[in-house]
Amino acid sequence: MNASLLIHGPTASGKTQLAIELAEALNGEIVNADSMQIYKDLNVLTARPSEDELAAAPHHLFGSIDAAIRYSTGQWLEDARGVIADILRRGRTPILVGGTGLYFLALTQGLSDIPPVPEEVRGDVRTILSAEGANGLRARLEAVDPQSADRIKGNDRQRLSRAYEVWLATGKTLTAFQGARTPPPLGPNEWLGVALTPPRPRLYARIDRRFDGMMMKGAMEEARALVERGLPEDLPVMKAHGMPWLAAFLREQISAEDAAENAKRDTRRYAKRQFTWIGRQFPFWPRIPSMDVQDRKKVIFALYREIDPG
RNA sequence: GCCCGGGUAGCUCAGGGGUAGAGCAGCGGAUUGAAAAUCCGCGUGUCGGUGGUUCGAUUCCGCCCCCGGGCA
Repeated sequence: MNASLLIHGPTASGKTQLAIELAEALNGEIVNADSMQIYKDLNVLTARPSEDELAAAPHHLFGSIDAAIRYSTGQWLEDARGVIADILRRGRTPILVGGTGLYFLALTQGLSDIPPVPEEVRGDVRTILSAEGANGLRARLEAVDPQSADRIKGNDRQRLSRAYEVWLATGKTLTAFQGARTPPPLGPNEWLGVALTPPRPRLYARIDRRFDGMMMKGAMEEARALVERGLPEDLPVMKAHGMPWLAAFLREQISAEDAAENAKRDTRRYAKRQFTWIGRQFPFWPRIPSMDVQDRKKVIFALYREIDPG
């Protein structure tokens, strides 16, 4: 069985092209590990592979989900598990590429086995949150799952909500569920993880330039089409970098210049968080600082051959 | 060349004889089904340079440099 190759890198670090090069070199197929490129509606704004790039190697889980869906890590893990199994069955190499650290974590370490929370329960918790605020929700959680309440810091509404939802939906605490994990799709010796770590100033310059390019390639039209669907603003896809600001521009609440600046800033901050994730969650993944695609390919190919001589 | 104004954090600027502060940018961290999300934390500085006055100068004074504006 071929080892899987996992490539994590910050946004705008050139993962798409690198993955194609490696797919050719390793008889591979590319699997998306990016929480936004999974959605159909934003092609330009999420920097999804172009038609030509998609044709250059088999790609999976790109642009397959409608914007109205609330996709999740658990769903991705299930989808990725199936896709990886198919690729291996064909005797080829799964190459997982993306910037979503949590997905790689789930892939290599598994996820707790928690039943899906019904939409009504989530709605109930949203109601509690808007009526009682983060502190009210925290007090309720404190009463049923003090360990989660203690672990979740500050006004982290998202995690407070999640913990309380799980308790309401199952009668068991999130803490109890998280005591165990399902076996990960990839076993300890079945994969190689590498992290792209380009110099930050160069990456930031690329982020800024790339956004300008997105605007020229029709990002605004994509955003307009999405806004015109009138979807709830708290859908994941509505939080894609740039999307909230382009929407604000379309509602004439902000200038085009400010929208672009804010979008770039959000993306830079995200890249910073990705570096933190790589540094802390994946300390043993080899770092690839080069920005040159051929250098990267050579280094990663050699590393891969060490664990899977082919 | 002369006359004003200004040189303080990456940027825009405030302050003022006891080694300095605000916004933005930035940096560090957390991360178990929203993760491009969500949250926690941090001023990062030859106060243009150099002499002088002073117990003490970024602050006052002299000279020099630089940037605006004005007059020539």
